[in-house]
Amino acid sequence: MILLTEETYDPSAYPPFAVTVDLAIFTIRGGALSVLLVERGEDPFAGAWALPGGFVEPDEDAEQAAWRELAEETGLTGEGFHLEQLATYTSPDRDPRMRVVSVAHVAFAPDLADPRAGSDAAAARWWRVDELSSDDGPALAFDHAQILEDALERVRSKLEYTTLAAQFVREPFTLAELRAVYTAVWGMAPDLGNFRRKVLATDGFVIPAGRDTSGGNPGPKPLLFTRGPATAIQPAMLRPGT
Amino acid sequence: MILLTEETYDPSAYPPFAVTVDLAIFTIRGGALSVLLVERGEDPFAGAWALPGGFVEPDEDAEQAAWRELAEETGLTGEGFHLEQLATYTSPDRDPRMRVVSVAHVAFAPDLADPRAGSDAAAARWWRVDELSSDDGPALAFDHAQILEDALERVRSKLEYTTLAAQFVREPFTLAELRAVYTAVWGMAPDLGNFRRKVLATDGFVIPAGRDTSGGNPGPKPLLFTRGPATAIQPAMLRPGT
DNA sequence: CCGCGTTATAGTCATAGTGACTAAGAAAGA
DNA sequence: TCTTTCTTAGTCACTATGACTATAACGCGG
Repeated sequence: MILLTEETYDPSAYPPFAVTVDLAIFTIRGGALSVLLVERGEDPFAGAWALPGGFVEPDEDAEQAAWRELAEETGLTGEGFHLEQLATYTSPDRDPRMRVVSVAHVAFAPDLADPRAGSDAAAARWWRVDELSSDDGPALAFDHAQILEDALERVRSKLEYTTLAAQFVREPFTLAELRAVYTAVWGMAPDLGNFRRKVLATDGFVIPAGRDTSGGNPGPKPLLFTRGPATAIQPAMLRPGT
Repeated sequence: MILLTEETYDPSAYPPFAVTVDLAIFTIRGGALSVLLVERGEDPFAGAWALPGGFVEPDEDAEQAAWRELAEETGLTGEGFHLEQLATYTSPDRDPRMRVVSVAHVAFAPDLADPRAGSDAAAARWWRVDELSSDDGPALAFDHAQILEDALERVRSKLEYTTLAAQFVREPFTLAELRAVYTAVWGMAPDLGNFRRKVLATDGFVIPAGRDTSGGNPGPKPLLFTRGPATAIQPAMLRPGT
């Protein structure tokens, strides 16, 4: 048995890696779950679309780098975002130029505006997630198709057992708006009555905040809510058909 | 808005990082959940205990490195192990010598033997997880206390909604042995009758494999089982008292 | 070889949570 | 005013759960 640990060696004697963060930034636009992608202007993968990301700087950790990139890409401060680490992708040939490991993150936020065009040739836009696997969907650079697939599954399952759906709506919100988040992310609508019952029965999921007065729709004025302190849904709210 | 992506820059122009894997290897010994630690012989943290780990080599990904380290540390091939990525730890000052990011993994296996002493001065031994936070528990090197805490929570929650507990017992096993896994990991015993009902009602969790004939205990000969193809427990089996 | 403690297995029963519905009422617009 | 749309408030059968009780097999000590 070999009992050497990493630190038995001199770390600087080892081949250098570049470390980056990549972000799958999700929002809901026009009732559809969407993700921000940037078009690559240079090889490798020129013309393909990639998750926004960048290098981890010498004096920051990966989460700080992710927050920095998030602010740079969306033009928004971290307020209202949820950000979490997803997984780390380390295949030796994932970047043809050199060894790059990427610490992927997932971020959610309420409906965000269109990104402004950058100063370089690259474009950035929101893609509906149901476009990603279609024929006229974007070609994805590096292993970003895999990262995106993992990120989507993370978001979908997190809605089941956490209150993160409320991060996708602006406060105050109605239960119909919250339900629309589930519908967009899961691709199917939870039953109306059962959804209300579950959300209202989960202590601290939502907090009553008066009643909408603005009108605009037919039907009664809906109750308004803000996000509550609860983070977990117990027992979980399952996707229909499981 | 800045739309540069990681690949807009030259990766080799960036400061080098070392990339390692660290492993929290769990097993159950004497009815107690235990984790393998190695004692450090050199600074930094000489005399402290650390998770086994090592560098990711130029031609392998982190998972391959983790399997390699796992085999080196336990002397066993990967057969029967469950291994999964936990999270990546990237604090700039987590290693005082240089910038090292660690892709932490969690591994489970049935009761493993004592590690043999290595050729260097370092020792390796199993620690019961309930010793880790006690006064005469080990001092932990680097940020390994944090990694271990996250790994423990991962194991505990994975027992709730996956069939991974069966990875901790040798086949064939009895339901009492499987229940002992839950008891060890959660620190409390699930109700006997309800546990049986739940396991047997979960399609594909366990597969009947005859009846024990060896005896040794009082009471009837228990039924034997092997691991089934199911990976998820739906709905989850919750820890008592939630 | 008898009885006792231990252990495996098989129930019971009240309650909570869910899926699938139905019903009533409020507002907007024709 | 009438119709459509939408929020709110149920109902009911069924499933899953927590907390028990009951029965039977086996080893062992006397």
